[in-house]
Amino acid sequence: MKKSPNKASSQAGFQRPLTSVDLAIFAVRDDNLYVLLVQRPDSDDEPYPGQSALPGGFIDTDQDENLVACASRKLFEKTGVEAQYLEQVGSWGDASRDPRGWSTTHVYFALIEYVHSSDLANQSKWVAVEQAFKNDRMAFDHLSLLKAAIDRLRSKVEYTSLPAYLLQAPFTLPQLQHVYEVILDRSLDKSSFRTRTLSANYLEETGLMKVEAPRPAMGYCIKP
Amino acid sequence: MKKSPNKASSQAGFQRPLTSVDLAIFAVRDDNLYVLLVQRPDSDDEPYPGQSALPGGFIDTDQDENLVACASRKLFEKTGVEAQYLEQVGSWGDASRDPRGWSTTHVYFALIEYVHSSDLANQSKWVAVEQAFKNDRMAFDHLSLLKAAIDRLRSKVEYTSLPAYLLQAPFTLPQLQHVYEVILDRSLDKSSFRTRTLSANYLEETGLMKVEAPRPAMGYCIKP
DNA sequence: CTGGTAAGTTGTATAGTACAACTAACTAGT
DNA sequence: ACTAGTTAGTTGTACTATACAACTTACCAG
Repeated sequence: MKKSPNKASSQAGFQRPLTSVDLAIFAVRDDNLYVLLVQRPDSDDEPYPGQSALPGGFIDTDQDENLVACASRKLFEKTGVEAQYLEQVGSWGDASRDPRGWSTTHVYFALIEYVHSSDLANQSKWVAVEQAFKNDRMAFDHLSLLKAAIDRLRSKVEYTSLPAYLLQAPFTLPQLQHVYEVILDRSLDKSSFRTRTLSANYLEETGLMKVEAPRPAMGYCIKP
Repeated sequence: MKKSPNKASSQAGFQRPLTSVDLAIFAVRDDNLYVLLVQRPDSDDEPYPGQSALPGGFIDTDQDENLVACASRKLFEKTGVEAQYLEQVGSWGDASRDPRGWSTTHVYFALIEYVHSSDLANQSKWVAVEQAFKNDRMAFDHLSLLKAAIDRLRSKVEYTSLPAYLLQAPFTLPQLQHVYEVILDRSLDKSSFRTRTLSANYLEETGLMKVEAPRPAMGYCIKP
């Protein structure tokens, strides 16, 4: 990499690193937690051609007012929806993660309702999280970024209402519990889950619902 | 700011943002939680001349292998010590936080044993956290970065062994409890604190200590 | 020897939750 | 219409962690 700085690339005499935003977009369908991955372009000019990667890319300082706006924009470009929930996981940066030079990335995780594959942008697809780790090859350091995002998701799910953002309202408590179980990859006690969730007091009843079950269940939505 | 990109400043056609690392360095002495602040240079060429700021600055891609290394280096330059504990708080970035252009910063918080003021670098000083918020004017968006760092510190202190990194070993349980109380700014129950801390099993006895108290107390250090 | 102070312990009440068994509301098959 | 099966939702018991308060222990100073 060229070291001599010029006016446009320098910051008080230092070279500016490459700066990108990457996204771990999650959705739940049936019994799986899915993450959205893109396939990198198959060109020799690009690093990691053809490999899986988290959606993301360089910040556009002309277009993006701030980091979250950049993340929202990229999310919308890939999925056509706005994030129900968007939170920063952290940032990574070193000299070698991108062959093009010293680079930093700001990682966000997003929770959205499942979007049908045919509505996704080109080169984008849902991959079961379990599968993503089994394949275990991703461009750049994206495998460890994904791991960090999932760790954050799981640890926050333990004590928050996050999974409600993955469901379309109205939903039932058993449906919500199922989402928790898919994310945490373990079964939860029904009675404890109900008391804990209801006493947290962030849900509002919307009336009985007919679901794919013998007995109708109470529907809920997130309180405004 | 100039918008037309040239080769050295562009990333696939985009302008690169300014990139810095900022630090919230904490220490406890007596009954106060202190944070290290620097005074910005008093020159018209620099933004926010003379104001208080978190220590930090632009990344040096020639010298810093990665973000943490950059943070450690800046910490050592200001205090002359290595961090007992160093963790990322997150990153911030937008078009207007720095008058010199679209800029991002990666924020770390550090816990160290108190360093005497005379051993600090020039322009650096300890400020009681309470005071910092009372003065309520800091350069850039550093006041909100500091707020985020303190929030992170407090929330992690609730359920971890972090404050042990602020004390020189060996220390006593009442001393450790005092540090918790200073950080959380509330008093804790002695008996609960002892059972919780000891059953967490991260401390090792080092023998009875004579402290400034009538009765000697057991000394502890962090288990290796 | 005695009173004061801080270290450390003990006991009781309470809140949250894991585990297991229960009742309630519906569907579908005979 | 009745019955078996399935899922929604409740109830009860045991256990764990902690808040609160009272206690004992070890030392110092007058």
